[in-house]
Amino acid sequence: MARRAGVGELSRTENRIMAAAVRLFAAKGFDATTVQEVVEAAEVTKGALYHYFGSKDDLLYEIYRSLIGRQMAELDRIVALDLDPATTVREIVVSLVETTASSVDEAAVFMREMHRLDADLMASFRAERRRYHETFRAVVEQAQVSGRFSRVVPAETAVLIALGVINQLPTWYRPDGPKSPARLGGEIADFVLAALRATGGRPLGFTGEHP
Amino acid sequence: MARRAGVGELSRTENRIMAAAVRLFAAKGFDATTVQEVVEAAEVTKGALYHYFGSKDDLLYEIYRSLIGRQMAELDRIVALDLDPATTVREIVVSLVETTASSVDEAAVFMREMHRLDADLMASFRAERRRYHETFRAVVEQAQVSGRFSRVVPAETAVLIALGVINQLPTWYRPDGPKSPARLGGEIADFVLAALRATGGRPLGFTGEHP
DNA sequence: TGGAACATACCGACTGGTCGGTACCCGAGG
DNA sequence: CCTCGGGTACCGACCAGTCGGTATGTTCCA
Repeated sequence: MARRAGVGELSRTENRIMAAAVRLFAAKGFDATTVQEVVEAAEVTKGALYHYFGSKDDLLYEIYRSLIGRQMAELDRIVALDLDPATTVREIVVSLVETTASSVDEAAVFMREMHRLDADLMASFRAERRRYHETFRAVVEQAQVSGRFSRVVPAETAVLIALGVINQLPTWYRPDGPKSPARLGGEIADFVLAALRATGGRPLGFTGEHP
Repeated sequence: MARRAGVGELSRTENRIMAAAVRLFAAKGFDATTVQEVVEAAEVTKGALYHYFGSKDDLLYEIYRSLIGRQMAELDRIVALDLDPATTVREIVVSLVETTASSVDEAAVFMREMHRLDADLMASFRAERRRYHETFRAVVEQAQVSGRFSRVVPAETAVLIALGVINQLPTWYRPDGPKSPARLGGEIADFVLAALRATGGRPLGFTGEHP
């Protein structure tokens, strides 16, 4: 592990390795990708890879760190703007869709291989995700309390739904598809907000108590 | 591959193997699970496993087949009832959540390891999923055309959202959690239907065109 | 007695990681 | 100016271990 002290640039070689690794992991899965394939795709040698990364797993950690770091930064930025709830929700959704879309491979790898993290790392990543989740939920919940959002559904569920689609996005999103990420994010936000503003009454098709 | 001609019962041994495989694959991932571990967990020998299954991949295929088979059967059953759109959507969502919840391990494995399927199998599974997706979308779209559902969001997107949460479910659903599957399904259906019945106007927080 | 249902020993291919080297850069001393 | 020294960035042949799969029994029921 030769992590530079300064948080600045990664070396050219380091970047090539990461990029190749992400591409291959996304295409074939982590275990099915050999270190040899990574070094060949990156056009470096095994020695170079192990000079920069402590292990194959280390590559995964770095991928996760960079993705999660970007997402959390975006969330903090948006919340700091202190906009009204609806706009905040919209901003969060759109921003998350855009980050995810611009890093589909990273997101896909993350989604599929997260469970490989060892206990410590896993705990720290869970904490981050939890913070994201809670922050998001707080926005919805406060708006429900103040009466600006309906309570058709618990804030918890609304957040689970919003984040659910987005996590799933790497499985069907194609960069060359007809809809831009911003457009997609907009539509998802529309949907979520439409559900959240629905007035209190019985939802359509409601046929009884939830058992 | 010793698949019996009749579609009837699987032998006791076969079931033990499948059950053990699902459990281990869900817990540790497919590649990280060795055949040896599977046979030990199932309390059979390697010979027995390879007597019934052609390869390790075969285990995966069987897991997928059984899960997808059940889901498609449910969908067909519901559509055949020919209920009104809202009830149909509710039924689909609830049924899918229940199937998924009662087979969390299978669903988790499927979600994570689907990409391992070879081209042929992959194509056939994609076709099934597509059929599911299209059937669902048709229900929503027809209701939009007849004016019973709003058009805040394209039917396509609504379906993507509904199925997205459910596919994501294995990552956070815990059988011992506070909410029953039926309850969860109900809430998700409420949410989706709330969004779908929203009247046409500008959704809350809408600030301009989607770029 | 034939064959289905297992059991067991073993193979060969492959993989992550290592380790002894090398090439080059940079500051210091002469 | 040269050159020495040592540190960083890389190279690539090699190893020890592992894993999916198979070959060859053995058991037992019809």
